[in-house]
Amino acid sequence: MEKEPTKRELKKQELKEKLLQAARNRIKDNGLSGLRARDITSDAGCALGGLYTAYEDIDNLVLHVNSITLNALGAELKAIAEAEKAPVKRLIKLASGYLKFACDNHNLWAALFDHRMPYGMDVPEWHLLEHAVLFEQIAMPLAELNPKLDREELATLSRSMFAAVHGIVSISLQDRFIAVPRAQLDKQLTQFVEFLIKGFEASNK
Amino acid sequence: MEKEPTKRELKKQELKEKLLQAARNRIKDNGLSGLRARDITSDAGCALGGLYTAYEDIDNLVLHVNSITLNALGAELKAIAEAEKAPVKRLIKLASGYLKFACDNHNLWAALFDHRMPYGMDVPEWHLLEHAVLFEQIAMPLAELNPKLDREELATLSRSMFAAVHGIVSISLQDRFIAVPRAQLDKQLTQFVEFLIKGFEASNK
DNA sequence: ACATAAAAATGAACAGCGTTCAAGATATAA
DNA sequence: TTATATCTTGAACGCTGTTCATTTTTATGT
Repeated sequence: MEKEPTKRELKKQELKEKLLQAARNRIKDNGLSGLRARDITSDAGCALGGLYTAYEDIDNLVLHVNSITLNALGAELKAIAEAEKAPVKRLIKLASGYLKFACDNHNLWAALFDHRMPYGMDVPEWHLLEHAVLFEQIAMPLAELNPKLDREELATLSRSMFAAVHGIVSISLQDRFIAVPRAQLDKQLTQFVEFLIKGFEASNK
Repeated sequence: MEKEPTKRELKKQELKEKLLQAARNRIKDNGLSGLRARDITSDAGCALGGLYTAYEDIDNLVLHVNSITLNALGAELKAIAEAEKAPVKRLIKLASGYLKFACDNHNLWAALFDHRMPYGMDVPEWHLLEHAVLFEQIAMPLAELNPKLDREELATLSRSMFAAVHGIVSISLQDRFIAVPRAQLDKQLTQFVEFLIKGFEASNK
């Protein structure tokens, strides 16, 4: 009554994993809008209905793909933060790193923000919380720049700072707007973050 | 051979307009994802196929709805700009105005950025150009704050500034992130723009 | 080992979607 | 009025995510 990994559970877990990777690869190659239940299941080597024994529905599967992407992004940002101790430089490198991740994993990254729950359904709590990785590397260098800030001010400021950087990256990578070369974009982004930090420092008195 | 407004052309124009308003109201009330061809045509009082004699397809119709929204937003921002001459205050009021527009017209505003062309199709040029209203009120006050900037620097900076403000507004209004009360959000946004301008001014030497 | 029960895999079928098109209705031109 | 061009119509098509009765596989009790 303790040993759980019966043959059934094992097969089920294998299927879940195969579906997850199939969906991830499809999104990576064709974007979220090119994702089809029949493609996923045929890639994973199971019947169409199999998807629904492993996951609630396609949206739930996409959430799990996005979960992987958020973890990868979080790890990358963490590595950047640990490699650069100076707070200003660290913030700039984090912004640059975010841009790089978005470019290198365009479809997966876009899926993070393009996906919408079906009408009336909320994003489940466990996935909401995973978005913390987007902010959490920003708070510490900001605290270093202004030790007076309390926890809440730090949180909202980190949020805004991420949102601003994300906005610039996001709009620059959309078809809706005229494209900007990657190198030039990195320069603009860096300059922008520098302005931001300068203004932030100037108001610490 | 000059007078064109024959009875046919008139009816066609009427139908286009009725479909446009029907689509706009559906998006306004139910969001872009709740838009259905059958709803639009029944609201407009024509047959299902009628949509495709008036517009290429649904995406094209959505583009025209977004066109209206962009014009309305552009007019609002222009009015704000003309009512406040001081450059710093003007930039702050523009950001606040953008947030207000997004809140007051949530679904219509969200459709501007949620809509995606079908795979392989590009956003048509005429609609791409309409997005200029998002930036054009920002350039002038920025030029006033730093007269040395050339036209191109001004353009990219305006773009970045809009993108940053949009990012903050956009992320704050998404279900994906924990919601923030409107008043608090306005305060954060204002503070953020102030930082930005301060940093921008500090680098003008 | 075998029989029985429980669970899961299967894919045909379903309801809903955007889009098309042959047939009928209507406006224009002669 | 008649002939021609054009628009309007809605049934039908192909594709979508999801369901579910059926079959196959796994677990349990004897």
